[in-house]
Amino acid sequence: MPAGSIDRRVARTRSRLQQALFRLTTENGYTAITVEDICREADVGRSTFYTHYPDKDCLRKATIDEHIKSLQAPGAERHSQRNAKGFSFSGPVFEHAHATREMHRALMGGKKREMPEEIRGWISRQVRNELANIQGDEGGGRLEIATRFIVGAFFEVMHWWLETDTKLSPAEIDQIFRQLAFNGVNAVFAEPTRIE
Amino acid sequence: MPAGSIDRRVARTRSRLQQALFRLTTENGYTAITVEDICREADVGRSTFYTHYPDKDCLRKATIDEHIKSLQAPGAERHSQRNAKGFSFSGPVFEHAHATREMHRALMGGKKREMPEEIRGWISRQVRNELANIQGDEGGGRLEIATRFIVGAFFEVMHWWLETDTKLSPAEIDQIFRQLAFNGVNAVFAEPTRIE
DNA sequence: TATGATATTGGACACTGTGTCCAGTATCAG
DNA sequence: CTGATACTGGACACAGTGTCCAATATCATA
Repeated sequence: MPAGSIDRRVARTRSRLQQALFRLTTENGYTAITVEDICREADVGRSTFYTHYPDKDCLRKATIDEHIKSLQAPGAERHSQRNAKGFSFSGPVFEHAHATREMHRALMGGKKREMPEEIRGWISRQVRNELANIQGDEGGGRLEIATRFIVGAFFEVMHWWLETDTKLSPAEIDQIFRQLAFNGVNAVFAEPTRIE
Repeated sequence: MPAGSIDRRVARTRSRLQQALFRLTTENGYTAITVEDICREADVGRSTFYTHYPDKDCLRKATIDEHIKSLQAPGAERHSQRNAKGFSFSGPVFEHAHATREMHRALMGGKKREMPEEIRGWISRQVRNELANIQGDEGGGRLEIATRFIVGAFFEVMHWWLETDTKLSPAEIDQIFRQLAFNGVNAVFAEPTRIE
């Protein structure tokens, strides 16, 4: 057996488990799911589960990591949008979330926000890079604070957009988000009040 | 027995359970705690727990509700700050969080954000009201989106501020937050790029 | 202080889910 | 075909939940 390749049976089992996880997460949210549920849905023996993943969280982490990696493969076109006004990350992510709406609705968690740390970290890195680009890196905690600010706002807006049956297109919600992020609520609403 | 009053024993038991919950949450985070842990820490029989609360979540909800209510009692001074620039909610909340830092660190959840829905809802109402005030209520989903945007940003900045051993005072972090919220990252960093 | 009402207690119970282990069986690659 | 590897179901010990009950401690008040 070639060292790098994977036994068909292994690939089949893991794929089944990961897809079962997605289906179930969509229905009841992540925390409510049990390992037994996943195995039943995947039609895989429970003892088999534990030969692949030590627990439920590891299955989720592995699943998400693979998913993110598959997104990064055609990495070129993300840079090509760099000089669009504002962030380059938000548009593609809104688009991607829209395309696989059910899966992301599941990822965000229904009422309860269960956004896994892998995704939050990935987005955070994007934001930090882009913010560092548009400023002169003045040191201080400003960059970190702004990053947190934007990431928190982004996930919350995304969550609302996925939960609500809104007519807003990915491009529209992205435009609103970027306007809020760059120009603040004063630019969106009336009577600007400068804060210094 | 007068209908409205509460038996000393009941008050004592509930108080013990609530304080035990806070102590334990500070240590390991909310989800890791078991009902048994709480009872051991509170020195209360486990069966007694269930005569007061149906489960762990209800204890948390009740505890938080009472805490919020006690904050709203001297409600006047919150309105008095209304005409400060920007939000009136953020400053007091930063101050309060700073005063009872440990407790809020616990509430936010260590790495894992476990912010209970009661608090999020309470803050959301504040933000929605204040945003509705500074704009002409132009209908559309704009108000809701902006509310989500601000609430998400606020919790994330608060989380960072509580987790990190930063020297920033409540007033300082509040000032930065409000500037980001009202004027956007462009106002904080260099080379403003208008987004329309 | 005596007393009836009510709260608390520990222990037992059934239940669900976890994670480990193993021997038997099915499937793989060469 | 065959040796290697993966899958399987079932058993196990364990931890935590939520319910119930009879015995005991504490309460409010007459």
